Amino acid sequence: MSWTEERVEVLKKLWAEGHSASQIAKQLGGVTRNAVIGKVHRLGLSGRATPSRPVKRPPRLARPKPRIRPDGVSPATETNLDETRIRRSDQDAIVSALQPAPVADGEAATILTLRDSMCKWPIGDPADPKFAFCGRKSDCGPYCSEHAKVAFQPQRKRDRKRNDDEAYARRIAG
DNA sequence: CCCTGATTCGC
DNA sequence: GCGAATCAGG
Repeated sequence: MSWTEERVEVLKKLWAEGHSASQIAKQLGGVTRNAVIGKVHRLGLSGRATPSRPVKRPPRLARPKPRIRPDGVSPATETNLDETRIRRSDQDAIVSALQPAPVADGEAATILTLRDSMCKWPIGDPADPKFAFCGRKSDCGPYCSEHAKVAFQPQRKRDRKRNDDEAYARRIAG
């Protein structure tokens, strides 16, 4: 999306009305709040009033520049792809753990709406357009309390009594 | 954690 | 000119 004359007008208007950069970005669509802020500065209309922020920062020095490489591989992602890959046997375990799980109740998050504080339990086939995440409030970890139970099944002796399992589930559930 | 604007600089 | 990454702060 480019800064057409209309879009700039909308930007000016909303900015003058006191909307935040992210609000303006959302309304315009196709731009991030960074883009909006950048444009605001280029238009020379930064700092409307003083939102109670004296902010005198010593001039920022040259950015250390850990930018992503031209090949598109982020430095952090570059190594240890092996650790991310799921082995076949683990897949089977995950799939079986998944069986009782996909709670279809209420809200599921998409990759776009999933927040850090939301349960990241996958629901459905990742290849499916309808693939989603559980999305309920996560409970200390990446999952909601319900999914945490099945996600973090410990290794245990097969011939233990069910009582032990229930005690364990109660303990990790808080 | 969520958010805000400000700045730098590779593109 | 553009905007992601980063910073500094609420």
